[in-house]
Parts: sequence; C-alpha cells; structure tokens
Amino acid sequence: MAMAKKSTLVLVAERAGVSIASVSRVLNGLPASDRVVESVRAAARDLGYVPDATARSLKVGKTEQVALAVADVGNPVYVAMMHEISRVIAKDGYRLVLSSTGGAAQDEIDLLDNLNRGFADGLILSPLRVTDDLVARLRESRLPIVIIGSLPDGVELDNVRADSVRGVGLAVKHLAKQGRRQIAFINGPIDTVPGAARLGGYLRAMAKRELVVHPDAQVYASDFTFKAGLEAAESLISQFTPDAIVCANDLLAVAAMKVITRRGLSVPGDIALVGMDDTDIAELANPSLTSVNLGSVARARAAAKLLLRRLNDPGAPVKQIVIEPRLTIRESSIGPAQAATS
Amino acid sequence: MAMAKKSTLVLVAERAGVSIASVSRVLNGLPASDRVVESVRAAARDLGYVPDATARSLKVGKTEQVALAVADVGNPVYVAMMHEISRVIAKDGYRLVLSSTGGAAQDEIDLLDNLNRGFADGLILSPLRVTDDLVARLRESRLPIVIIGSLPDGVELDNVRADSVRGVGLAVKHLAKQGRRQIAFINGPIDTVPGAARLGGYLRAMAKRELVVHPDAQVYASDFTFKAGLEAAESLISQFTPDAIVCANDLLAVAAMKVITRRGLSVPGDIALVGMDDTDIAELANPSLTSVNLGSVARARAAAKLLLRRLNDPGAPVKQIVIEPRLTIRESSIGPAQAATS
DNA sequence: CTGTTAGCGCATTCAA
DNA sequence: TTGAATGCGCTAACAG
Repeated sequence: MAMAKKSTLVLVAERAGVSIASVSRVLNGLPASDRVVESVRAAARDLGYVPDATARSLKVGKTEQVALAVADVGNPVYVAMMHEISRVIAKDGYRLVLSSTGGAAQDEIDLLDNLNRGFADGLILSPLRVTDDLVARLRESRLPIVIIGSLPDGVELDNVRADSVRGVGLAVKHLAKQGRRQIAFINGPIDTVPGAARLGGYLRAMAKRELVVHPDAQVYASDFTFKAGLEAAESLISQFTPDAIVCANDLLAVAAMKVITRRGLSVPGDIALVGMDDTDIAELANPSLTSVNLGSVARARAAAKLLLRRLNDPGAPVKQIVIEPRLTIRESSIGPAQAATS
Repeated sequence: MAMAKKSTLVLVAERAGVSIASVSRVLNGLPASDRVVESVRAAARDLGYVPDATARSLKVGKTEQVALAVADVGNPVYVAMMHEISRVIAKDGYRLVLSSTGGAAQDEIDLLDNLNRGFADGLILSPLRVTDDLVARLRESRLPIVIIGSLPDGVELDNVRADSVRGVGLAVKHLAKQGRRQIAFINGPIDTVPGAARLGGYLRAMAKRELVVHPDAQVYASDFTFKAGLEAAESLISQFTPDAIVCANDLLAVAAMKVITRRGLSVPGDIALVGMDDTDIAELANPSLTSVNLGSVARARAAAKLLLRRLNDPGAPVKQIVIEPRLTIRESSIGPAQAATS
C-alpha cells in the first residue's frame, strides 16, 4: 500500500512463514495448500511485493520483449504497423521495444549485434535496403527474426510482404479505366526494396495496357518523405504534363497534390492521383486520396503472429506470407480528365 | 563469426586462460595487463561473445530501458515526441519501450504496477486524464517518472508542459488581427487535461478582446481524432457560421477543413482555420494549416533530459518546465474574410 | 504439498 | 594486477 522500499521473495517468505519456493509457487499459480496460499497472498499484499522482471528473465531465459525496427518512424504506415504489432504481442504478455534505424543497412547490422545481447526475445524488422551483408547477419542471428518486406530469393527467413507489383498494377488499371492515358510515376529511391518493386510494377502495368511511358514521366524522390515529394513533383510537372500520377506512397502523393493545386490545376479534374499504403493521411487529404492498400496492418499482424509462433516453437518451418493489395478508391481519382470531358 | 551457439564469460575465460573476473574487467575497460587484455579480446572475438543484457541488469540494477506511455499512438504529435525521446535517450545508451495506454487512467495505473517489476529504469508519461488515484500512485512509484502535461497544483513530480492557455491565446489574437470576429472553437473532450486547458484559453482570449462567444460557437469532439473532428465540425457548421475556427489540435483542424470545403466554402476565404500542435500534417494540409506550436519536440527533449538527470541523480530537486508556445502561420488563416473584402 | 538447493550470467568484493 | 568467491532475485529440480 504505502511506498514499500523494495521487497523480494525472501521478505515475503519470512513474513508468510514459508519457504521462498512456496512463495514462488503461489505467485505462479502452482498447486499449494490453502493455508500457504492465503498467508503468502497476505504477506505479498502487505509488503507490496512485485516480482522482479529482470531476475525472472535471467532465470527463465525470456525477456518478454519484442524489438521492432523500422526505417522511418515519421511515416504513418510504420506507425500503424507499430501500433498493431504492439497490440498483438501485448496479448501474449510481450512488450514492444523500439529500435529506430536510419534506414541504412549498417544501422540494422548494429542493431542485430545489440539484439544478441538478449534484451529482447525476437525481432521484427522492416529494412528499406537489403544488402548481402545484412542477409548474412540475419541468418547468423541467434534469435527469431521476422522480416516485413521482400527478401532476395532463397533467403529462408520468416517473412511477410506485400505484392507491390500487383499493387501498382491496381493503380494503373484503375486510372486507365477512368480514361487516363498519360500516367506518370513518382517513386522513392530506386535503391530501396519498395522503390525497385514499385518501379517494376509500374513498367509492367503500363506495358500490359500498351500505355506509353514517356521518359519524363518518371521521377524519383530522394526518400519517401513529403518534403522529397514536393521536389520530385515539381520536377515532374515542370517537364511533363500527365493526366494522372501514381505515387509510391501517400506522403509523396499528398506532396504531389499540393504542387498540382499550387499550379492552379485540379485534382482529379486535371490530374488524377493515386497513392500507396492507404494510411490515415489518405483519408485526411483534401480531396481524399485514392490509395493502394498494401495491407500494412494485416502485414503487421501477420508478422507479429509469425514471431509469436516461432517464439513458442523455434523449430517451426519457415513461413513466407504474401498479403494481397487492394485499391481504396477516394476522390482524387474519380471521373474522367477535364480535357476529355470538355 | 559463424553462428556461435551462445558464449558466456566462462567460455571466454577458459579460452583466454584467465579468470572470469579478468574477462569482465577487460570487457568493461578496467585496468589489466596487456597480455590479459589481448588474450581476452581475441577469445571474445573468436567466440563471438556478446555480454548478456539481462544478467548485467540483474547485477547492476539497471535495465538501460526507459518506458514511454502515451494515450494515442495514432496522433502525430505523440509520434514526434516518441521519436525525439528515443533519440535523446539513445545517446545515453537507453532503449525505448513503448507502453500504449488507451487514455484511460486505469490503464496508466496498471502500467505503474507493471513498471515496478523493474523492466525499465524510468518512465515518461503523458496522461490525458489525471485522476486523484493516478496522482497517488505516481507519488508511490519506486522509480523515476517524468510527466509530460499539466499536473494539479502541489504535485511534486518532474514535469514539462506547454502553456496551452497562452497557445490558444496566440491563435485567437492572430485571427482577431486578421479581422475575424466570429471565432468558433472545436475542442476535444472537456474532461481531459488538454481539453480543459484549451477551453480556458479560448474563453479568456475571447473575453480579453471583447469578442462575443456565441453559445453555438463551441463544440466538443468525442476525442482528439480526425473522425471525431468530422462530426464535431459538422455539428458546429450546421448551427453556426463562424468566420474563423480554432481547433484543439491539428487532426480536428484538418477535419474541419474537409467539412468546410465539402460545403462549398473556402479556407481561409470564408473561414480561417488554426490548429494546435503544429504536427507534420499542418504542413501537408491543403491549404497548409496555421497551427500553434506547443513545442512538442522541445517538450519531449526536455522530458527525456529530465529523466536522464534523475536517473543519474535520484536526489535532484524536482523540476517543472514550461515550454512557451508560438504560432506557425501558414495559408489557412491569412488574409481577411471574403465577406469583409467584397 | 513443501523446503532445500542449485544455478541463470554477470560485476565486484576481498585476498593473494 | 589477478583469481576465488559471493550474490543480484528468481524458478525448477530434487528430496522429503
């Protein structure tokens, strides 16, 4: 009740007049006589006893913590994932410890070293760039790791990813159906896993529909942020006038929206816009943003469950899960282009 | 190098031909002969030895972890704070463990119990609602706690808060200067600390400028989210037509922006808009959103440093820091109302 | 059902 | 400088 100093099993045992083993048993719900249970409970209550997590961890070899490492905490898609992972693992008594990396592969390698100190029981990692070195370290890791995002072929690690090639395809298909022909693409850095995949998806989808890809119709933002998106959109618009733009994520799309309206053009009247990730900001945007839902929350949940599974069964077979994308249609892409209308 | 099974001090000691004490010393940089240092280093490297964090924690009584509990992980302002705190404490070797609470005081009390298990060395807490019970538990806590947000008078806890009364004042003053007279207010729940403070600020600022507060000019969103903001804005607009609205945070403001434009009105032409928190979305919004910067990042940094200070010096005097607000003016509030212009 | 005991892996005191 | 020994607080054998 009152600000107890710090009681341990021994203190409780003394007060209850039993052995420390009995205290431990009672507190862990193991069989004990009513008399013992009662006295232990009372003693523990009186002393304000709280079991020590560190000591328990050392003994049982589990920290009840899961580490999460994502590249960009500023990106709403990661926030949503973080939230979901936290929710899922909490149900199994795990806490979430955040390990922010700058997106550089080296940061992630450092993290792995650190992880091996055993401050967490497992890791969920969403790397932006996957180097050979990183892959090598990943395989060597002593504890369970689940990767969110694509991995090179042949890498046998639990992993859950989105089919972003198909995702971009959905966007292009939708825009084409609305009668758009000049479909540009604002991508993030091409040397990232999502950047490369989304570019591939764009090119394939355009080819499939026999839409011509104007050389000036693709630009790359220096990273997946709003700020970089502004620059990229400026550079795109100043050299080419599309009637639609697919953006590699929602932040880039919102940036494009801003640049477009700033130029006196309208969305979707002059230029239709589709983002990716379907984050909260797609809903907030004005007009609201059509976006490819890559199942971020579903991926997060799947990753968390995969990790929990492996934590409970280290020998389980490696599992790779692909989440299918779907399109969330909102205002930014509806209707034909104004030019076509008039 | 290769996937070492799991080496401990003893293993390293054996291989190096010294005692475990020497290994411990070398690895912690304590004085030792060159010969010993060298052989230990070599052995450790060969074995891929990594010290165990849990064992170290148990021994030294420190986990090197700081817990952070915020009400709503979905709110960008908390994300920004989280990020900053993580950055600051990482420099001192601390990790961040996330403890999401639902915003209910009971969740926070549960968290405190949990904290006393010692999985972290300290806590940074930003409670939405401060009950007497919570305050009582806060005082009893065995480990250092820093509160972000206002506390009842007389509660002696390290704490850093924003002067949101003045913050709202800045917003009202700015709008009044632009010639707006019918300044409405969209608040969050009134039973929260920020909700209560911001309402007070609004009323005081309006009174100070002798602006009349129409009874229908204030509405309360059921929480500080975009969705709740839509409802609140609808209900406001349908009963009253202001020429400006101050919103208790950016999410509510963006929601209001959407409702306003959906009605065919313009921002800031018909209605000027000011948000609070000055989060990323203020920049993204279209038009960009004028917002009261409550120094979220500064508060986060101050809180982190306060906690680190107390961790290093448990006897330090309690410190309470107030961060001054400032206004970030953007497009949503610039210029006179259209009616006034025409 | 209960008590005694042995570590988990490490930092640290105390002797040597 | 170095090694042997102790114990952080707890759980899990093992006896009784």
